[in-house]
Amino acid sequence: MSVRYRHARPALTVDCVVFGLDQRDLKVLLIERALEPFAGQWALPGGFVRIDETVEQAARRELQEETGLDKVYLEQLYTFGDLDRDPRERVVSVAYYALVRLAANTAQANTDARKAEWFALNRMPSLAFDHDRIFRVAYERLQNKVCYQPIGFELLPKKFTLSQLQQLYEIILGQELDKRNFRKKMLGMNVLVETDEYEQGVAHRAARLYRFHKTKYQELLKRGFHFEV
Amino acid sequence: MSVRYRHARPALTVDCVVFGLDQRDLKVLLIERALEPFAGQWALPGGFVRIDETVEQAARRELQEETGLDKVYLEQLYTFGDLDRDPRERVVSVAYYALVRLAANTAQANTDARKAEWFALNRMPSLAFDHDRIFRVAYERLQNKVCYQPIGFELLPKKFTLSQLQQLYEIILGQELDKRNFRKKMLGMNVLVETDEYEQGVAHRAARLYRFHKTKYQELLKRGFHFEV
DNA sequence: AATGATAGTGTAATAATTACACTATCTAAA
DNA sequence: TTTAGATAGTGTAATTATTACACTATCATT
Repeated sequence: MSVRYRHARPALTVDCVVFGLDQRDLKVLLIERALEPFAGQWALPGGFVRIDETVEQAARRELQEETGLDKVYLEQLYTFGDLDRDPRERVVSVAYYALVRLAANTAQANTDARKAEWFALNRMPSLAFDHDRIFRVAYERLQNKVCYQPIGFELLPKKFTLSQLQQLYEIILGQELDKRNFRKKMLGMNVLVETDEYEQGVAHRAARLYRFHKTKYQELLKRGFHFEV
Repeated sequence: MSVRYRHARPALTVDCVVFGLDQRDLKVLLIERALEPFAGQWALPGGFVRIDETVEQAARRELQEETGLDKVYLEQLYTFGDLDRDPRERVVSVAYYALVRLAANTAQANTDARKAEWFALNRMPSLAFDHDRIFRVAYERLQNKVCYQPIGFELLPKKFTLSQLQQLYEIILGQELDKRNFRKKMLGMNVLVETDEYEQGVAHRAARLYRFHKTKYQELLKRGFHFEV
């Protein structure tokens, strides 16, 4: 049950930077390593690409196995191919980033045998391997991406208020936005549909719930869109 | 001289989409395959990642070996990890795209043993493996990229006229641009420096030559920039 | 009934983008 | 030497997008 090759081959792995929105915090899902190297340290979920699965399948499988997450928004980030990434042997890793609706998924994440935990971005421990670097690249990409593709929706519940959406942008971009201008711009993009529902159980005027319109969203992607920060 | 692994590993390769500007045509550099599979067909330059080189080093080495190109602008594009990319075995490929000053490099490209040839984008043959797809992704990326990072300079000679620059944008984007607005925008970005030289040997008023200013270019990258199309 | 909290709304000033046409300068040919 | 042909180089007015900014509405709780 082993394989021979003419030349040495790098091991091929995937690593996932999973972002989730928890109330007012953007968080990242980390796994505590059980084994050496870096035993006891936190790392990004990930693992080896099997010979009979695509690289994206590998990323989804590892996410499912290590964190219980399923059917998340997943996008390839970058491939990290330096020589000394893993002390044991040469490992090339294809990194992905994922956006999940944290409220709906958080329970599952901790039922798994391995210890998985959500960390707020400013409370993250230092990570195993070169995962700090991978995380930074992912966060930069996310900040960039929300400015020209409205993927932020993937982090919110299906129905959300405009204030929630604005908060999300403020958290991701790390800056305050003007309420009226934000609404004007978002509604003008024509991807939001107002429902006739309102938020529940708040001690103030209830905000209208919106959802995002898949078809119009596809059109927007083709047209392109730019959200100035 | 062979290696054993516990589990089968995908082979890891790099492929490069090399863009060059030839007068008024955007071209891509292709290699004619000598061996099966796809012997005689055209393919992107590329090859295996060795165990003692980074993935980017592998891309640069293959470019050098197969096309003679050296010190080009090179950027990682995407990693293609489907199962059936190569009929012989499982191969995962990290694709890069390169921008070169064609005039300065075209000679070298053909001195190599293997047959390398520049093809205008609309005269390209169908390619081996999934290289058509890789090419399409690269071209889309290039079209996107020139709109928010002025990487187009990498395709022009060190000193160029504003008309050459405009033509380049028109070719890449596939649409005509207004001369006055283009100049206003480009000069307003503050990355061009006018030299006191003029183009030579043209049968009309000679245009002033410009070059691009590295430091200001770095600033621009940080600030961000958006070139509407 | 009053308080506290957030929802929801419009306008004027400024900046960016667009559309558009003529004169200047050079070479080559007559 | 004159003319024709080719491209360089320049400005403005109209339109559109972006910004800055403050008050009233509604609901739950006390």
